[in-house]
Amino acid sequence: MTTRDKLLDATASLLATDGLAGVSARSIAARAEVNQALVFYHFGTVSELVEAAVRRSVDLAVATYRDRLVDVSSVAELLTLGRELHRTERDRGNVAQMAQVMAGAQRDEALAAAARYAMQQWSREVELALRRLLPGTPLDGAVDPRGLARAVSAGFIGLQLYDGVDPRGAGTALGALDELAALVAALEGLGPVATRAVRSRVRKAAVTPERRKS
Amino acid sequence: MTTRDKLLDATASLLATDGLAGVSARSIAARAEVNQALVFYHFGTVSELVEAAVRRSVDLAVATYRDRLVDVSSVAELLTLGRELHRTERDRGNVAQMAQVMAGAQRDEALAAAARYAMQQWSREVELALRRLLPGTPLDGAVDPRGLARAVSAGFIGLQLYDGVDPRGAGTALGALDELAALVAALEGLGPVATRAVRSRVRKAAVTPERRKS
DNA sequence: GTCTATACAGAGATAGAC
DNA sequence: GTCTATCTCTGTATAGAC
Repeated sequence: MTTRDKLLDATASLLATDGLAGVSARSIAARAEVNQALVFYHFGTVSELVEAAVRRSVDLAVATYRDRLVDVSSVAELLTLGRELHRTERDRGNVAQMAQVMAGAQRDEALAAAARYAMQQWSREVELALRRLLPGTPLDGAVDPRGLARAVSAGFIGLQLYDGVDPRGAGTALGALDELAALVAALEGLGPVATRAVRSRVRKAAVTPERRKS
Repeated sequence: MTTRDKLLDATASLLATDGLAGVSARSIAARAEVNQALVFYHFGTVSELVEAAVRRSVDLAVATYRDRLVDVSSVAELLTLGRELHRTERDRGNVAQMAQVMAGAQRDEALAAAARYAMQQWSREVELALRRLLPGTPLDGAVDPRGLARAVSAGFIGLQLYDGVDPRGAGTALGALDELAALVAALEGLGPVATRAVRSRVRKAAVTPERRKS
């Protein structure tokens, strides 16, 4: 194992467990069991090391879930997979890394770049799944898959942060999402008649003066 | 205006604009135009000052929206209000403060306490609104209002963080939520027959072996 | 590539005069 | 309550030997 990899691993795990506040050249080097000066030799600055570590974590995580996502055949299954993803990531810490990097992005351009990259990678995969699954449901045509994918991805970040602060509260939140998943599953089974009924109502609602731009 | 209040204001605004990384006894004192040592005289530690500032911000923000929330008479209106809340808070920065504090809570007990308090205050208000509005919709009885309120609140945090990193992407996400709001409005209008149909399907789905505990 | 040593800035926090 | 001065620690980063 190269020093570079040791540093990347140490950074990723520190970021997930202690948050950005616990990440420093010294703490990283200690966990990686290498000399502190090597952080700067290999990555220039601490921020750039964090950026590299997050990019690698995201690439790995997204690649893992890509295979799972293409097997999904309904919105309900997608929600179930999302639930499992949260559980796995709570332990593995990839989403926690994203959350930390997004929070730290306010003052640090390298972190901001990492955060944008991470969101883009996840949103892209979710969007592909949605584009495949929404046709045939009442949501098709009514909701922009691109925007929805981003909303879902961002929502996950928030849930993960909440989980770090109040695991029990986050548990009830996830339970509610399970229940919502069941509801969506039921909607999926309603068939084309109901779908058309819902859609015509959506169209009417879209014309109300409530609608304003961003 | 007392020194205490100057410090609280300065902390809240710094937290919202520069994030936790930009918050220090010196930076706070500079923005408040008071002596640095007064941070410790009045609040003991920087973390405790941040905690106090966030608690105050949350109390103020929640009080503002409490009146608005009791006027809401449908789930669709609730979603519209949520959309407006996001827009307002993007500028005012209350939710950004929460996001920063949640991210920093990993290593700091005072921040963790502030984060839990903030989530609890917001979730409570949303839950009350949901309990009032869900009866009569297909979601009634199918989704735990307590859990849903927390999921929604946490989701907001994620969206706000995302907005700080990629405002355009966050814009499309919010657009999708607008569209979802329209869809829910349509569902609300479907009436008791459809409600019962959906509910019976939900009950069936809830018995499948997919169901596991947290 | 790796190590030691060190410069230097900024952080939290306190003592003591006023 | 407020101010000056200061201590100490931690963090980033670099120089230079190996």
